Amino acid sequence: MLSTTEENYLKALLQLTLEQSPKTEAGTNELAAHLGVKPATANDMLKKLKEKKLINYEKYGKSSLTAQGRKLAIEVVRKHRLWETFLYEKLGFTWDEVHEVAEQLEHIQSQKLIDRLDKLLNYPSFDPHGDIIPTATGEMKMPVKKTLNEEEVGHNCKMIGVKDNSAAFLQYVDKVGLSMHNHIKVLARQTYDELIEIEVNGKQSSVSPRFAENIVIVCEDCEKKNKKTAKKKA
Amino acid sequence: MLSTTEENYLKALLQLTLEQSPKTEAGTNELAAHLGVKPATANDMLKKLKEKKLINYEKYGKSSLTAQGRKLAIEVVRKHRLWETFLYEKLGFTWDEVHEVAEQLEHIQSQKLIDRLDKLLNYPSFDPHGDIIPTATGEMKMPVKKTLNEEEVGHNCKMIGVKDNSAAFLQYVDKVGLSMHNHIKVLARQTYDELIEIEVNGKQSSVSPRFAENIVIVCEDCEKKNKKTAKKKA
DNA sequence: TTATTTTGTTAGATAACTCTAACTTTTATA
DNA sequence: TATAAAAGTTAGAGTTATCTAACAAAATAA
Ligand SMILES: [Mn+2]
Ligand SMILES: [Mn+2]
Ligand SMILES: [Mn+2]
Ligand SMILES: [Mn+2]
Repeated sequence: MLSTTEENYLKALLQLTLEQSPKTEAGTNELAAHLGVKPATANDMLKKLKEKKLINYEKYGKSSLTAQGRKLAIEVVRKHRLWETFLYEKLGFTWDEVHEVAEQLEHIQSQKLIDRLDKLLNYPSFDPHGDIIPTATGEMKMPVKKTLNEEEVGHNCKMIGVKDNSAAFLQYVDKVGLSMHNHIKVLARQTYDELIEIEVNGKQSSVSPRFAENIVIVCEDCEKKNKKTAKKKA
Repeated sequence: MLSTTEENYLKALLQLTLEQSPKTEAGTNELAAHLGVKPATANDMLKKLKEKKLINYEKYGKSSLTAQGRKLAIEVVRKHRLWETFLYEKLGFTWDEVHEVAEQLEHIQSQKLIDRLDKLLNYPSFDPHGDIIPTATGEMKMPVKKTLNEEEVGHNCKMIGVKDNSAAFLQYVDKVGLSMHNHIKVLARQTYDELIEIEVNGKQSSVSPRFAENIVIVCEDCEKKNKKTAKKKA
């Protein structure tokens, strides 16, 4: 049985090594910063997790999850996102409130609790932030996403997530008038100040690149093209 | 903010000093046994909790909760019992499965979570074991106790103690198949010989008035009525 | 009331997790 | 390439919660 602390280290390592494409490992300082501890502390834990065969770690090297460590990390992520969904769907929490409480709930030890929660929520695929909820069997296939900042001018896309999960950012998203699954059209990109003009629910607004790169979208025009290509192949 | 361990000590002290009528304090060994730790360990914690003004403790004396300690202990009990109710009502756990998981969930720190859980469950008064759930304002009015002999026919009650502490009587209670916290339904009272027919754990039996007046119970039906009356008043 | 048992306390040790400060290795820069 | 900066490690210490073993006080029994 892993301690809450050990679980948090595994989860952190998964999150730091998952999406960032080529990198499948993370440094000691990077990990320490992500967890809000000092490098010395993280270093001790890395040695301990290597001992338990949950991570690959060599002195002065980067660290990565072993198959077993990855499995455990994904379970924690699954629990976190199921709890977030529960708080949002069943208890009326707002999407900026769920993360903090889920950080505690994700460490409750009870397989039955998670199975039943999954059932109660009707086996959801996405959490309130649009992030994929790993399945009971540990599958966690990543959809092809990009950020609003990367979207082509003229294209239509759908917001499916956020990269920044901080309450401050989420509240700002609300203020801008964006919500999960909103359809967004990229109208223009100003050469002068890089501001991106978008249209959402018939209303126009401008957002900064900083903001846009934290909005995860799926391009609907690209999806259509992909579908057509797939059809031609078949 | 209290640690999980500190919360557990306060809860233990509340439970040991609540129902046992005249006694409002508990000894170090008693507390240690209840928590499954050694007396030396409990002793350290008692000194720490006294320092925090959460308990009354003097060297070689018994310990009791201060007003502040009691308030915190009741909050933990409230959370425990709301979680038990949630697991039972919403996730289909059986009543013997809920306690273990609630022991973990009771330490989650989020006022909003508890408020919303209470609402989701429609402000329940009792947990799956028939125990009273303290209100949001910390009220936990102890149920009015009476003896099994005084219980009305048709009512459901719970055994919470005995008046006769003799070995003979206690062994007889065992033989009849009654234990502390058993739920008892009073089926009938024979006019011919005054024997009281009861149902416990699905089994029927008859007990004498002499026996019944030594079994302390709380009437669960009366408790429910009281709650409803209180709600109407408010 | 003395002796025995029960109850409670203290000292000293351990394990998990954290820190600061000093040191080493690796990487980047001039 | 030599040096500076960044990244990583180690030693030593503090906190919390736990234990064992020895001791002290209080309660009970003889
Ligand atoms: Mn989250
Ligand atoms: Mn999320
Ligand atoms: Mn319980
Ligand atoms: Mn209960």
